[in-house]
Amino acid sequence: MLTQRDLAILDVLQKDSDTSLSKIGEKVHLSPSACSRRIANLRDEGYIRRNVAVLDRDRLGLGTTVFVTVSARIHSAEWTANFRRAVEAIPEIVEVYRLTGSVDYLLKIVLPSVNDYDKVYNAIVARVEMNVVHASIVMEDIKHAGLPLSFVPHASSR
Amino acid sequence: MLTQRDLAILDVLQKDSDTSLSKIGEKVHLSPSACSRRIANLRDEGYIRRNVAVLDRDRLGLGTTVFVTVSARIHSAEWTANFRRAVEAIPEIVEVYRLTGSVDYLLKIVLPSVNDYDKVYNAIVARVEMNVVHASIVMEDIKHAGLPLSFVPHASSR
DNA sequence: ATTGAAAGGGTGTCGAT
DNA sequence: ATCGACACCCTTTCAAT
Repeated sequence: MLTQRDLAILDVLQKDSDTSLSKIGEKVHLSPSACSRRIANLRDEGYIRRNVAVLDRDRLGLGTTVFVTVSARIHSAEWTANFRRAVEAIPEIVEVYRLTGSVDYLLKIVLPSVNDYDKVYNAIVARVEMNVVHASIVMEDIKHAGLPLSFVPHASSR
Repeated sequence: MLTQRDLAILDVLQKDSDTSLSKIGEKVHLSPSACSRRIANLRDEGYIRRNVAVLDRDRLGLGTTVFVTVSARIHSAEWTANFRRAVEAIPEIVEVYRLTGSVDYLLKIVLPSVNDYDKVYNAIVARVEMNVVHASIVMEDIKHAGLPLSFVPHASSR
């Protein structure tokens, strides 16, 4: 079971994994060495998967995001496998979710500009038969937060 | 201007920011110290924003994701400000995008289970008048990749 | 079982060549 | 770009609670 302290540590790390153990220790009222062990445990127990760099999309000229919802024409294991291979092979498609309801999949696509959407569109429809239900461009990134750890059940304290 | 090497370094770091300088050096054929300076530059120039820990949602009991599209009832600066405050205040709403089309927003909501959606729904409609156009639950996370750095323009080499 | 203090080792950083 | 020295931080050990 996780303690409040563990959650506090996770919250610090999901915002900035470069935070030194001494600074984490100050925040959660623990010595650096104790923090080190806790973090190692959190890793071993699978709470922390890995650390990654957050890159600046605009700076890299990848400031355009498009969300696309698609539905399958046919529902078969073969179609699904084909679809997965297709989205996996196209790097501009950065996220794919299978959804409930009539819309089957949601795709998040990252591009230099809206003009490049056509290429991705053609690339995917060439590979797999599907209906693009809707596509809309992101005008503004309003919120981007970490996981709501305040809602994770935890041991009473200590 | 970025070099191919810089992009290769960024690609390593966006997948695993714990990669040691010596390993990065092997991959991009550079000495560790040279990598260190390049990374420092990439930071200073704003390409790397920060490093964060990727947490395991299922392990934390936050395995449920819901995507919700909403539209504004009224279109005013006041409504928008109010909407922003509302989504900012609700931690389960982890991502918010303003989209093209009618004044549409896409919300990504992270929850312990689908039963908790109601609370978030009530919390937000209590704060701001809006139409929830559609809500669908994520059945499966099919792809989750980093930015497509292969499409970033770069200096020819060196 | 978990903690804090101190020691040891590794790694990143900076300067010089 | 490499080499070397320094500094910092993380990790481990150990005693204590």
